[in-house]
Amino acid sequence: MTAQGDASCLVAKLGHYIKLTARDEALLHRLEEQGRDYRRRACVRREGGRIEDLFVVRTGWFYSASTMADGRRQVHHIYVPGDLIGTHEIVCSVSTSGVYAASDGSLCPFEKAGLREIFAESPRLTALLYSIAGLEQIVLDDRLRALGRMTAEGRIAQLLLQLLARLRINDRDTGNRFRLPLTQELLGDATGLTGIHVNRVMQQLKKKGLIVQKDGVIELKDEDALCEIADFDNRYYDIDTSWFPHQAMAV
Amino acid sequence: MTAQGDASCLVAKLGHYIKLTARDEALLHRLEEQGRDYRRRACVRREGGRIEDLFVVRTGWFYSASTMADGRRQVHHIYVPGDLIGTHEIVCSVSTSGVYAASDGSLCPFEKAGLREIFAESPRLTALLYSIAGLEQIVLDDRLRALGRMTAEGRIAQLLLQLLARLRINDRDTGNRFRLPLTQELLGDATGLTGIHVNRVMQQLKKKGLIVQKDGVIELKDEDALCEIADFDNRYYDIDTSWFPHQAMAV
DNA sequence: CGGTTTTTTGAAAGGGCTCAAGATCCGTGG
DNA sequence: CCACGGATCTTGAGCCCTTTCAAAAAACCG
Repeated sequence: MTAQGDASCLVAKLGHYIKLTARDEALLHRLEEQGRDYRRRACVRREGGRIEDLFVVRTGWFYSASTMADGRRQVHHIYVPGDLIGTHEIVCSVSTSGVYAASDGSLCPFEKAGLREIFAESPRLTALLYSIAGLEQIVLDDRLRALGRMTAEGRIAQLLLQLLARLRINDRDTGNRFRLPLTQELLGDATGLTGIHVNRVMQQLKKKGLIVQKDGVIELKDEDALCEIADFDNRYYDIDTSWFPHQAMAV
Repeated sequence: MTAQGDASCLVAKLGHYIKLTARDEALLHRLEEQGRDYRRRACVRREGGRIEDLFVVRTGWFYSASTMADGRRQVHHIYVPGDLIGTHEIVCSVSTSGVYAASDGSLCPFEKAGLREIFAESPRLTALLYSIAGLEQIVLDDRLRALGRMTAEGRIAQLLLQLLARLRINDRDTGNRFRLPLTQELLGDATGLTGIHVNRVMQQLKKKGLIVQKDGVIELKDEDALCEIADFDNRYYDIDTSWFPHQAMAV
């Protein structure tokens, strides 16, 4: 939906931040050569399994989660089209979390070594990837703050605002509404709440007129009010490229 | 304490993971040219301020935290000697969190641009820095899981185990005890609990014989039991360097 | 259309918080 | 070296948000 047909989501996403050279695009396209389709609820990578590949999300939503001994689950990250899955996990050979499809969709797997080429050949692209990993961490920081110090309403509001902000990065035309293919149970696993309580809180938000949900599409009617509730500031969801190495540096 | 005298903490830390070339060391030493001392409770960088520098921790403990509108605080990361502060925040020009000294200590500031040189000149070092950022994210993922799905006892146990694991990275001789220069209030801000409740939980852990605290030094008497409580697995706290670019690739 | 998944609703229990106040520790100045 | 004031640690009691458990309604899928 956000990406049109064959165009590379990855190129589209990275192209938002810096002007890509033909060579950069070639490097990136190499990562997306093959696609793999998944059905909703399918397991992409098992928790604790070896990490062979990273993925670029082409279509659909995915998420990473870990399960505790007692069966409780924590969703670590929700991935939307254009996102890179597993970038931070290349550091270890065994995955700390599993990856699953939240909706039907397709991924483009590529080997860890794919990054090596980029590191070796394009310092500028390297800086960008490094920054994107940093951005992901900022998202995580926000969520940590939510789970640590915010009430259920704030956590849900934040999650919705984050998702919207991230969808807008990949598709500037995203308004205030988007398809939300996530179970309330899953939202709970992401926010540290019970699916049941997520339900009650969302009803509450609807009653206040802050959100509307219909046919799987959610609309944030009053973004400002939600930001207030979630103590949310999306100015961080952009990247400072001023310090990046310049184009022609490589080779 | 962990680093002896003039030796570079940074070189010591990175040297754990890969064999550094003379050139790599030179690049790194350039980052640590100047030092700056801080007293306990001092503010290193204000929340919302411009991000000019990153830091290498030479001595002492530091932490990053953000404050919400109502005054509640969340500690995002605790830094020990050898750590890099702010690596993930280079992505934006304004900081999302403030940095403070948890004990007396000293930092070596360096400009964002310092990374550019590394990216341009040493793909291998680049891969390592990228991996360390990833490792930090794994630490965060664990904490997210703790705040989302674990009881107070588990959160505290996890924090202690994490700290120990990270101290061991920089100093392999660290046994089961370390100086813990953190207020219970601060531990609370890190785990999403009240200082008061942290107090009660730690007493509980002491009563169970899992930890002992004396003169600011904490000892984990039964690491296995703590791991059980915190669902902790430190096998992730190491780095897979197998995919790194090889030494001589640069220039 | 039947089974499974997801959403709703209600009532009761619990973990952690708040508020308040006393005890300790510690750095600083005289 | 001692005294003082602020920071930190303790302890107690009542309250509140969220969870649990159970079960019904609704939506979805093949």
